Amino acid sequence: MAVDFENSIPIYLQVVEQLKSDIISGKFSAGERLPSVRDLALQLKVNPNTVQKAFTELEDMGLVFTERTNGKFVTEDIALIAKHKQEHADIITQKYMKTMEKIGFDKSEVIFLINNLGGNR
Amino acid sequence: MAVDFENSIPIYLQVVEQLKSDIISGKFSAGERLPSVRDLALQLKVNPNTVQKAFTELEDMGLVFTERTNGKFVTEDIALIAKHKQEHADIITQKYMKTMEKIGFDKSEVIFLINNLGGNR
DNA sequence: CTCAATGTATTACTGACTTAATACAACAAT
DNA sequence: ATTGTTGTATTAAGTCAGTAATACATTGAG
Repeated sequence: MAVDFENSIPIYLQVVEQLKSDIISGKFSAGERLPSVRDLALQLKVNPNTVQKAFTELEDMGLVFTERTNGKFVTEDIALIAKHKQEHADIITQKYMKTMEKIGFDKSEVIFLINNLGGNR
Repeated sequence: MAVDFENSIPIYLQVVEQLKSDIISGKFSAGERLPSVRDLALQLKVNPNTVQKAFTELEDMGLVFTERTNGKFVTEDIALIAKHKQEHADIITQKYMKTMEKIGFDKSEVIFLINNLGGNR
């Protein structure tokens, strides 16, 4: 995991996205202990407050809970995780399609593009 | 066309995206005259300098050129427009797929999602 | 009891972005 | 020539999100 300091997207949001992704995808399991605020801050070379802010967002979503002096953990509510996974996928898919349609691609053209993605690597 | 003042994305970038979209999609034709800096600023209720900044970006991309006292126009280089359209589509598609794969969707699942998009509206 | 690890709170700095006011420049229309 | 419209440049200031520095609070381990 790494953050992009050049990116205009705020670091704390990048961290939110990373963690959310890892939870949604199952890379971090339900109930699993997450890296501590300080450890993650060290690892990412950012300020602990930045990490803290990211965690606060995740707690607001219900994806993370805190044991005061023990650490932060992935929620054990697997239904909630699944719901977030579905919603997240839906939202970015809708946003993506909207953008593509705005510049003049229809569904079939988009699907064609996606199907041919790996072709040039 | 409208800008979102709540959005964290800088206004001038939103304007760039809007105009780029409209050029790429053909809503503004090659060679067509664009709204004047002042008019657009009035319409969007932003400062003329903000609009000016957006136009500067588009000129740097080669999508817009200026006639000093007459206004700003879409480039007449339709190949360049097409190139931008293709590149833009490729980039956001790759980014989209990367995100989806990261949260655990493969190509076929993504295509399924896209195909079923209009279903719930 | 002390220490080490954890999360939390307070405060302040910084820089990107935006706005604003104003002036200048070029050219077409009248 | 004058006027109106266009783009351009300059300078200053304000705002706010993001980040950072630091201190505080809680609790389990030893």
